[in-house]
Amino acid sequence: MTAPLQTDPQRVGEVLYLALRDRILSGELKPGAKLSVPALAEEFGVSRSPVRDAVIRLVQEDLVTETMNRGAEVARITREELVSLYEAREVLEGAVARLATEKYQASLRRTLLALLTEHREVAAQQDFGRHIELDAAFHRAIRQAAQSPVLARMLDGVQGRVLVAMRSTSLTGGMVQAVHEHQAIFEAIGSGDADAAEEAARAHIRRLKELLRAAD
Amino acid sequence: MTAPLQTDPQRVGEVLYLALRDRILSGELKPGAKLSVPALAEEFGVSRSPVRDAVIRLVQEDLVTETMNRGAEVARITREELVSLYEAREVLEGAVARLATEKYQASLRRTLLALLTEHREVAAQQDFGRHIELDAAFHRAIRQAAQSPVLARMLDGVQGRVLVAMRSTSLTGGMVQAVHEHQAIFEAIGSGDADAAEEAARAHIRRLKELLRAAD
DNA sequence: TCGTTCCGATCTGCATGCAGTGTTGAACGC
DNA sequence: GCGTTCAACACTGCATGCAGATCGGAACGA
Repeated sequence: MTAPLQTDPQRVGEVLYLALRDRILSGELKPGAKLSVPALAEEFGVSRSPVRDAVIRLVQEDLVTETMNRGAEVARITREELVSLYEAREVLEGAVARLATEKYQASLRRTLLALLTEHREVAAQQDFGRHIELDAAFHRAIRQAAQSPVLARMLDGVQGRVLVAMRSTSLTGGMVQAVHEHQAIFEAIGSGDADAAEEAARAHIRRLKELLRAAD
Repeated sequence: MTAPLQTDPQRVGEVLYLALRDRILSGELKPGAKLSVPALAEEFGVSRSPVRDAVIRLVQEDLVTETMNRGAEVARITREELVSLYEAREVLEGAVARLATEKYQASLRRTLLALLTEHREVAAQQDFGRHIELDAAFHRAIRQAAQSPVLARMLDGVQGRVLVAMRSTSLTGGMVQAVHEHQAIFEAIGSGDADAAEEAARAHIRRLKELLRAAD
């Protein structure tokens, strides 16, 4: 779902980490699902050690929660925490939009333009699954252009947990409006106005946050 | 150094994680120092398993870096990455200042006032060590008042890595000016103006970031 | 029917075994 | 003296052993 970002996984533990992470983000493992280390070890045909390593990493990432002597399960993210995640996402997306504006290159313009064009059609056709993908791709393109590994990693983490939370709390934020807001972000970045780009990105996330707040 | 934030550590692996993290943040383990799992296991009188667990968690936190078949060492944080950390810190401190303003309570006012009073004296006496502590305490008080576990955890992570980076790159940002900027943040929060509080906090971190950029 | 008790299966968390790999430093040739 | 070779050592990464804890469910009694 999200980019690997890790070094090539020659370690079994790393492969398992990526595999389990993907299962969680894709919804194959839903919030509350138990992660049995022996069962996973047998399924993947490895010993318990690398499985344990992978689980620890997921716990440290807050995608999985652990209780003493009671094993691990996919994190159950509350509505309250989801809002808190969006508070973080608002400022982080604002920051990468600013940086992308300052480091603006023509390739970013082409990428965003292509995404927007397709997104407009998809929104008109009410293709929700493709909308999710294009929305993620749009934001990913901007945070890659920002060239800030620190911010990119944080946003990856936030995005992952948001995806998990959305498994419990489905919420459609209005595809057409999302496209309009993306258009505004695109124009602000293209105009070179970093302040405007930051504010446009923040406003976009802020609206989604308020939607979450309202839907209780 | 920073608050535990974890559940009570009844697991050996958790104790080791906290112990190693403290050694890194306190500077006892400097950037580039090797973390030998067998050696640490013997030192703490435990087996290699919980040590391995602790190291994995530190790697996932980017406090430690690992190379295939070559062990782990305390992360060497580059100047470039330090600037990137401050880019993140700028917007995150802004966000918690805003939230602290919106959730403002009298206890926060008392806490910040006490810290500022002592900080003024300490700055006048050029007590650098105490300055560092008071600076951290000031920001910690605000982020606790913001009541956002997500933002607090991110800032903890950023702060930890900044501390590690500072072991290589000592940089005094001007104690008296820091106190002045803290005063401005305090007043903005007290006035209930969330916009002003966010901007004051951002300006404070932004100045430190520019200092880092300049010192190359 | 419903609640309690107890036992077995299963899992967690730590300890340990082991093959493959990287490192180091001494012996050697030039 | 200086670079090369190679062998012993040390460590990583995965596999496995094991004690204690937890969970589930059958047997039992009210």
